[in-house]
Amino acid sequence: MTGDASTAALTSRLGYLLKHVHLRFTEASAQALAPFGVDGRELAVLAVLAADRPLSQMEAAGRIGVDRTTMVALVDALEGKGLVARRRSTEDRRRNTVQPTAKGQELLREAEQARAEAERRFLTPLPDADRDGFLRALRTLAVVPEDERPESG
Amino acid sequence: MTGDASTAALTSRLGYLLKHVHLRFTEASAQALAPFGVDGRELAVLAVLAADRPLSQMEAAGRIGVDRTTMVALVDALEGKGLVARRRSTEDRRRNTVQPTAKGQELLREAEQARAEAERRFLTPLPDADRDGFLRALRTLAVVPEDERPESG
DNA sequence: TATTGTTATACTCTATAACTATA
DNA sequence: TATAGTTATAGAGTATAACAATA
Repeated sequence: MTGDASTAALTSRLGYLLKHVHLRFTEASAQALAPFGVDGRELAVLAVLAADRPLSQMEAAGRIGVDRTTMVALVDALEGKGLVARRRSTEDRRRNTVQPTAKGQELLREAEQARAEAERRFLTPLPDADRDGFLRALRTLAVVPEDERPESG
Repeated sequence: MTGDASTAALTSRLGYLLKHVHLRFTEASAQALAPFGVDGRELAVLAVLAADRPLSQMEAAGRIGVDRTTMVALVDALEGKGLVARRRSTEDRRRNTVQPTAKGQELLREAEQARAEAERRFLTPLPDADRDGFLRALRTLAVVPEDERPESG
């Protein structure tokens, strides 16, 4: 079947595995969220913007780890769908505070449930005992170790 | 620190975690392979092309899971670095067989060691007991389940 | 001078469509 | 007619540079 050396050369590679698991999940996620008219990335941005305190675009960009120019496009898309609203900050008029609309809040609630369900389904092939460990490992590896950070390096 | 709700909204997301772990590893991998003048993707292609039997570009594309037009660019890059050689197949003159050069074979051996070392280092933050389980989980999730495949669906 | 949002632009990765040569 | 390789082109996703408004 697919058990030859050439295939093993790939499935033993961490980079290949991470890339393809991510690709597979992105697909599953997009499918689950399609009825809501958003993808996983937009939903994540919406969730971040639904913080207890209104965030500026720069703050949101910092939390998500993208450039401020990228955030412009993300907010444009959400605003175009009527899910968030920009408002000039009264304290610092250079800033936009961006907040979910009522429609955005409702979509967030419902789509988050669909996302959670899609994640659960995606992880189904893993033995019950392995699932938590897998997520814990991902959380550990997603964070750059203190001594490898740009500033302190 | 980073323990607010807005951050939790991200670190509990499978898509976000997979994306960022992959990004972090791609960086680490690129750094480890820089002395060899290749990145992880090129090294993976080179490893696949070093099969026991010479592969055509289509065969290589199929194993790696990319389009044949993407394979053209990948082989162009490897050929430009003198790591592989194209040869018109004598059996079917539409096909190129692509094989590593002597230089490519040597680089493959040495760079593969650097890659393995980089992977080991990247997984260091995980407790010893969790490492094998993590890789096993990735291998499980990288494969599309039988009943979700395009053809049989 | 520095920062926020914006626009224009460019780069990477990847795919689709169309072409050439072979089958 | 169909397939392998190629080229031209386009679409994501992301970043850098430059600009206007504001601090």
